[in-house]
Amino acid sequence: MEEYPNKQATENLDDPPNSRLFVVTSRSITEDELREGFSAFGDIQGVWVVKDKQTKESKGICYVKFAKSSQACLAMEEMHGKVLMEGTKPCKVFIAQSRSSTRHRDVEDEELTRIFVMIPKTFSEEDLKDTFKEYGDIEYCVIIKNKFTGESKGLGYVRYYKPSQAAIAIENCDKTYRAILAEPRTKATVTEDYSAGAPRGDYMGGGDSMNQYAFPMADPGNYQVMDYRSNDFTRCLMMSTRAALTQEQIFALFDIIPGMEYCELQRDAYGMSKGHALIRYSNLGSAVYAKEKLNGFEYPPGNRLVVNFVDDGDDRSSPVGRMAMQFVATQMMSAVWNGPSTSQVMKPPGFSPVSPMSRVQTDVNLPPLKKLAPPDSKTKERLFVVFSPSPLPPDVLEDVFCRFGSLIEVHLVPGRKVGYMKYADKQCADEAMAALHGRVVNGVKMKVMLADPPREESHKRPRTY
DNA sequence: CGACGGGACGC
DNA sequence: CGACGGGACGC
Repeated sequence: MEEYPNKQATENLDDPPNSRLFVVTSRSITEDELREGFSAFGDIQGVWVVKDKQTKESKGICYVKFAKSSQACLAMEEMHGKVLMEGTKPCKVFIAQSRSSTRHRDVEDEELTRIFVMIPKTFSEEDLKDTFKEYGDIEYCVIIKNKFTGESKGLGYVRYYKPSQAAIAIENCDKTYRAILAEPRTKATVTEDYSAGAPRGDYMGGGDSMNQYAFPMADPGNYQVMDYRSNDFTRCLMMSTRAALTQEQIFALFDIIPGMEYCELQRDAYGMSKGHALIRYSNLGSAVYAKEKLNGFEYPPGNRLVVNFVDDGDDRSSPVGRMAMQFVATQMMSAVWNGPSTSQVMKPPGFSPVSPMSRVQTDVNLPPLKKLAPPDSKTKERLFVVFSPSPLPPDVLEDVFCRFGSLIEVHLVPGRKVGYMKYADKQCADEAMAALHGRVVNGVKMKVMLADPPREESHKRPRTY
């Protein structure tokens, strides 16, 4: 069949676009070890470890070329923050800049998750979503319309949660849609700085005030008895993320597990936290539990957090100490997985690529799931919800807000941090509001209020039916 | 003869 | 802090 033209065409050039990874890892990692670590995600066309010209030693920088962008994106999403070889630092994984690019900035998920498509002018945003949801979870769809007449220009944007989903859509959707990655919106991109006005530096937590959350699983305090020699072993976790998270977001997330006494964002040279955060708990049990619950958790949705143990500092290079730490950690893990108090099995022993954390983590004692009201139910009450710092995904919201009964629909306002919950029964809505106002779900705080009546736009074009 | 290029967001 | 080698191109 088709022959690969030569090495230049397949490996050097970024063809197809965004199919090459830039990997920052330990200098001890070899080409074979990289190949081994990344081969599960697709067809590797080349691995190149950048070495010092004189000493021939690795500079800790590598490139991994895949046949497809979707493969590279998936590998990035799954491998960022992972420890490639026992005892080495977690790697960082980005889509490589194209070789012709002079820019020296990381390629952001922002640039990899939104596609631009050409669609029939008759398409509604619902149609657009229905067409492209088969390739991945969609954050939102927008159709470009004439500002005055409201008629579609036959162009649309689809934002996915993950780069791999956008890449799969581009690779696999019907060619008539002419799907390409959308250029990022120019100018004032809404990247609020939530750290404004916040105390700088270390967060010395440890107060009990925020630690009274109800948990569906075992109380981590149960493992406190096993916290022997805790000074010799780790209570410290390292969290890796590719999305820019703030100190406050990370703090709020890890503070869900009782016993957090320290949480420090390690900002990179550009001031964003694409690197790591260090979190310490007062006891080993809490640290094990936090790793168990938060490793693999998507926050914000689409951004998989990676949580690893890290030793307490002094003996970082000792293989013996590392082995011992690993051993204890493994024991603790199986205690968590197999222990008597763990009635509901979260996951089997071993490493699983699936998210180990249940979809909803909250300080609310939620009633069980309830069925949605039929879509054609009459709306008797709407709740207006404000999210901070960022909106929760619709499936999570449905999971949470349906539990008081009669929920018809979750509606998020695209591009805003607000949403509406439609209920067929007023009392159900009131109960949801009472239970959920001011509460935190997956690290996102919610204000839940009665919605103002919808504004009637009298001079809007009539419905099409 | 004979069939496909075009394409950008009220922050 | 973390950004780009080695190899050698048709009849």
